[in-house]
Amino acid sequence: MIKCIRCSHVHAITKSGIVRGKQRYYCKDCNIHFTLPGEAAVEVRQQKKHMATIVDIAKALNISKSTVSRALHEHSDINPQTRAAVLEMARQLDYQPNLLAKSLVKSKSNTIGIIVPEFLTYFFPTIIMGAQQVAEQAGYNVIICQSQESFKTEVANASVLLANRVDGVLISMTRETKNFEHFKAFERHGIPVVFFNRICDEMDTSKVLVNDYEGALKAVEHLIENGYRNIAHIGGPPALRITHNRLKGYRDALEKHGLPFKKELVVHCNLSKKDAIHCAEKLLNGKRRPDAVFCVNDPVAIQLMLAAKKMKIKIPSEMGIVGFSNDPISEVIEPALTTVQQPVADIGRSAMHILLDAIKEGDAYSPVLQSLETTLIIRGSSSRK
Amino acid sequence: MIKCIRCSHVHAITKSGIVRGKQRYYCKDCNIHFTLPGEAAVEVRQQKKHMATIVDIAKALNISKSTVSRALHEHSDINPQTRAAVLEMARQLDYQPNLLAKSLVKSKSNTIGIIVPEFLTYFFPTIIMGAQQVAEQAGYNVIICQSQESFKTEVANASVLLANRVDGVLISMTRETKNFEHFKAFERHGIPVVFFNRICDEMDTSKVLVNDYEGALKAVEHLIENGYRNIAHIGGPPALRITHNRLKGYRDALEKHGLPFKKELVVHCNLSKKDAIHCAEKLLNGKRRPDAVFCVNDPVAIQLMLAAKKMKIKIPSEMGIVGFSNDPISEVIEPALTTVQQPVADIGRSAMHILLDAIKEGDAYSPVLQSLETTLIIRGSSSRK
DNA sequence: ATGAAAGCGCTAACAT
DNA sequence: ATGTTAGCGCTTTCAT
Repeated sequence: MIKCIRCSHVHAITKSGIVRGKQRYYCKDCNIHFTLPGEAAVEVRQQKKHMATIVDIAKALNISKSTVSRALHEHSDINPQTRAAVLEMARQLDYQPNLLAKSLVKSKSNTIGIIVPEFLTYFFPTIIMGAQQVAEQAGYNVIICQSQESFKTEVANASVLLANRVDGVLISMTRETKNFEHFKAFERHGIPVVFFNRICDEMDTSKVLVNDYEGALKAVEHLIENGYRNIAHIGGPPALRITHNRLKGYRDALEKHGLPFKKELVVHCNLSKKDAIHCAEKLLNGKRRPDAVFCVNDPVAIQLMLAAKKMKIKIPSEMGIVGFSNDPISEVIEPALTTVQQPVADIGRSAMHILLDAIKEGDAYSPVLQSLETTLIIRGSSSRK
Repeated sequence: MIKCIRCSHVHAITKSGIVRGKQRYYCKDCNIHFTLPGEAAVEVRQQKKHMATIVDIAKALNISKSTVSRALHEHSDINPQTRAAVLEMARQLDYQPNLLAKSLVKSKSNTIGIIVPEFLTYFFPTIIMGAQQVAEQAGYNVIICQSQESFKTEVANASVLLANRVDGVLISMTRETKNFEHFKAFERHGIPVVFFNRICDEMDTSKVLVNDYEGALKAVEHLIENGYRNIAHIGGPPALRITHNRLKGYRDALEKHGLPFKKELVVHCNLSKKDAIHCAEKLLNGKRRPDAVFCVNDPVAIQLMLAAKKMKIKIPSEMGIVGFSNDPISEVIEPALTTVQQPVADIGRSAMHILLDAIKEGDAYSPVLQSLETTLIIRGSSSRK
């Protein structure tokens, strides 16, 4: 039974709510509220069982919590016996360090935030996997946020990461991001940021991307070499730099080979499946149907291929198609899709390495721009030689 | 120049390390170490710029931090003018609440952990997406861990989540998990756990899965109805319950239609691409080649189909194939793959709903077992009628 | 080798 | 309506 802490009686005690997970009591006699002192106390319906803390260990062993802390951290100034005893008691009490508290003290959360527009196609998951590998090795956790291609969500994501005091952030922007205040907030607070794939030109931070221009150039030249002359391009959203670079590669390849650039052969796709289908149909139903298409990425190329097949257009004889990224589907579809391969997992690994460096070096750090190379993988969808 | 806080001299001062992000100084005259008081003080190379706290706001406004806290939380007892002033000052100082501190006080991190074996195929990312949607709406963050099908990594994941004091955990186990101590630790600490897809029978917690048995049964019956008689099965790793249930569906379908169950027609695949290819070849090269195969999932079915194609086996006339999950590839491959569709995103949503309920209800909560229904999607790979 | 005490940023009971 | 105070669990100086 509960005794009043003042009058020590057990009658006249009622429960009066829960405070910090502990049952609060009220003594009608003394007219006071109180919670029970001492260890976690109450067995009352409380959602969290008490988790052992270093204080619990200290009490159990009759030593100070500093000593416990030292024992737990292989500090040099610690008696091996004390250390052993602490470790044993920690085990007995099922002690789990509270990283929240540690982070608070150290002003360092050992957590990295990642913001990606989506992770349903294989591209971003693979990058994240690469990044996570590297982070894990360095003892960092990762919080993954999806902006779902929505600017508003992206802003919210950034604020969550900031509030959780991540030590650094990896970002690939949405297709609609034009304002960068939410990213600059990281900078203002000294939290390093590395952009990848969908980078932000306005910010003076490290960036990792692939040589989109070169990849596009190679892809389109390959089409030209295979005798295609009326080559169209399904590009990405205008706001993204990859869109720009790949478009430029496309244009330059045409020019280099003396082919005219025709505006009506370029359409822009927002990268959703729906819009990809729409763009594909637009191109295929146009008055002068192209004999080849270079697509901004594989998912788009695949929708195009499906649409073309539905219209009984023969690939590659009547139409050549090249994609970008080497999505697993591109090997499986028939004919297999020619594509520009990017070192996807490396993008993630590379970005994380750069970020960890930035964290380590602090202000001494100066931004890096890393560009990874692409390889053209030639498959059935484009080779008619 | 830095003045000694005791003698006020500027000579004889040297730097002596950095303490909590602040430069520490040493005065040789006074023989003392000190850091500069006042706001973040030092402009020294420190990685983190000082982030404004409620105390900074309070000082700037000459009010107490409680008042600031209240103003920031739309507490009722607050003068609208004070509130406005606080909000404005927060904006000016670029204040960002420190959720670590808040979590520490509230013993609640508003974070949910998710452990999945991988997220490269579309299955787990889609589940995570569904789960995240629900979590976000409820104001929860999500930390995603990949165990990479490694027991050791899974144990480490669990410990990270525990240390970060997540409020609840969603788990799909690795194929090699047989010891569940790391999961039980969550229970011991009152952190609710919900398993999905790859569930743990030994634990008395909520579970979400699809009706694997029913799905498998329908799939195999469909093959039988299409005249296939020598039906093989590529199953999953023996440790998983989905393997069991789908195998049972396969057996029962055979039995129901008076077909013999032949042990040599069942092979178990660990679900890696490599092993899938290996299993496919084993089956196709066996002395008595089956005329149909029911596969434990689509990625495996797809490898089988590719292998069969390579051997010029005609699908579906010479061999029928059915998969499980409706991976996006299954629509695209030719012939398109017949598959048992699961409501993938719903699994995630459902699991998260259950978890949030468990968190809310605390000890009052009792485990739920939710089973979602499947649909057979009939495509070219199995229909020869 | 150990302990005492301050403080990380915040919330909330209690007093005013 | 606002201030005071204690405390969440931990690290780290300083003193012993």
